[in-house]
Amino acid sequence: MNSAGTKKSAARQRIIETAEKLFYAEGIRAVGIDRIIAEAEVAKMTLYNHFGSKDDLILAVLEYREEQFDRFLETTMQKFTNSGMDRLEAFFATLKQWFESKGFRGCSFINAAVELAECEHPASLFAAQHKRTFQSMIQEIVTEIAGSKADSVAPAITLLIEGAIVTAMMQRNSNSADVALEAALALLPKKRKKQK
Amino acid sequence: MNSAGTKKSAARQRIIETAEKLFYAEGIRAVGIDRIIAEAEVAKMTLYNHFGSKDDLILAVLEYREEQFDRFLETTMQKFTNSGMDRLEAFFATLKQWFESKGFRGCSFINAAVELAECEHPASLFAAQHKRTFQSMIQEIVTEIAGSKADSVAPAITLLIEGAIVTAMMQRNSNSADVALEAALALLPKKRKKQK
DNA sequence: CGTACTATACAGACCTGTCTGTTTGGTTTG
DNA sequence: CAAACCAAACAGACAGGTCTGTATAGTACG
Repeated sequence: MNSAGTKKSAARQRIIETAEKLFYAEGIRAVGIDRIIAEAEVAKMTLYNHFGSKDDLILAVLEYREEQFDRFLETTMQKFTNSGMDRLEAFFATLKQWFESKGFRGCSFINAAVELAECEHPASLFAAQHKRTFQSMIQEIVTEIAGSKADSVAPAITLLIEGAIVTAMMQRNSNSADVALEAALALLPKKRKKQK
Repeated sequence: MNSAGTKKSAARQRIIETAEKLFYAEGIRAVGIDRIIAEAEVAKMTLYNHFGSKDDLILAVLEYREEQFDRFLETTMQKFTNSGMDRLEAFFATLKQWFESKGFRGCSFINAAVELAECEHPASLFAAQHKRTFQSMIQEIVTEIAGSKADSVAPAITLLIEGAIVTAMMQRNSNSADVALEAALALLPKKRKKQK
């Protein structure tokens, strides 16, 4: 039991975290159930009692990943805004930090959509939904700077970000974060040069 | 035998084309050798005589895909420039047409990099190289319009394009091509409004 | 004859998912 | 308190299928 729907079970949590790590590093299809239960030190039936199927587990992992990503974004952006950046700059600084983090291999949601192929797969649907939510989040950040003009600029900035993620993954470097930031600023109405 | 390195063998070509189709539609890891030989109507040993391993075949498929993609780009852009567009507009019109084509499932090279995970895999290296070549191609197109300013703008436009591809795949619609074009034009030095 | 291809069987690894039975630790109930 | 119960997790074998890659023997044809 648990008070706020959290906690659940230790074994379950270990499975999710292990699967998340392996799926991200090596790919969803490349990692088998046996591998997951071995590294999570869990019995196979424990996994199947909690998740029912690998597809179920994949979805659960994406849900977990979303929470984790949101937390990372919030705390890291906080760090940068505290040191004087506006929220858009802080976002791109966070992006760059992500690109440079050890084991970076792109966006789990894009990767899942690619690997699963089947676009009606629950995890694919979830990934697509995540991207729409993500776009809304960018829209909000852009609105803080561009006001009503954000509606026309935010979608483009979102494309810059998605492109930066993919490019960072394929070229194994974080330059694309800088390129995307410069372009984003160029797209915004000019009132640049920090007036704080 | 063949005069210009083309032709090779009918069976080999059938294998490549079949593999390309299946890999793109369902994913590299999801499609097995047995499936490919069945649909290509070829004996398993024929495949292994020509390719040695699945990894070899994957690489060969990407090489084929690159040729095919270049041809598609050239002929389709030609079509649009013939009807009065400049080369940049023609490129984005081509992009949109690609997004709307039946069975569109994103970029084979991104997909391969994602699925293979292993970044030292020959096919991953080839995919990364393809993306650098692609960026050069965009740079050239942008130079026709922006001259020396292209150096600073083309990388951003490339990000817009990569973002548009990924977004079109995940959301299953081609809007992102329009968004990317608008943003690309906004990034270019203003001399817009067709002076032909 | 030799090249290219076919057909088929096979090895051995790995896959997902099921099944049986045991251990553990907490809760209820006599 | 202690006996009885129960849910969760454990261990590991197993079924049935798929995977890549190999081996072998036969066929079509220039």
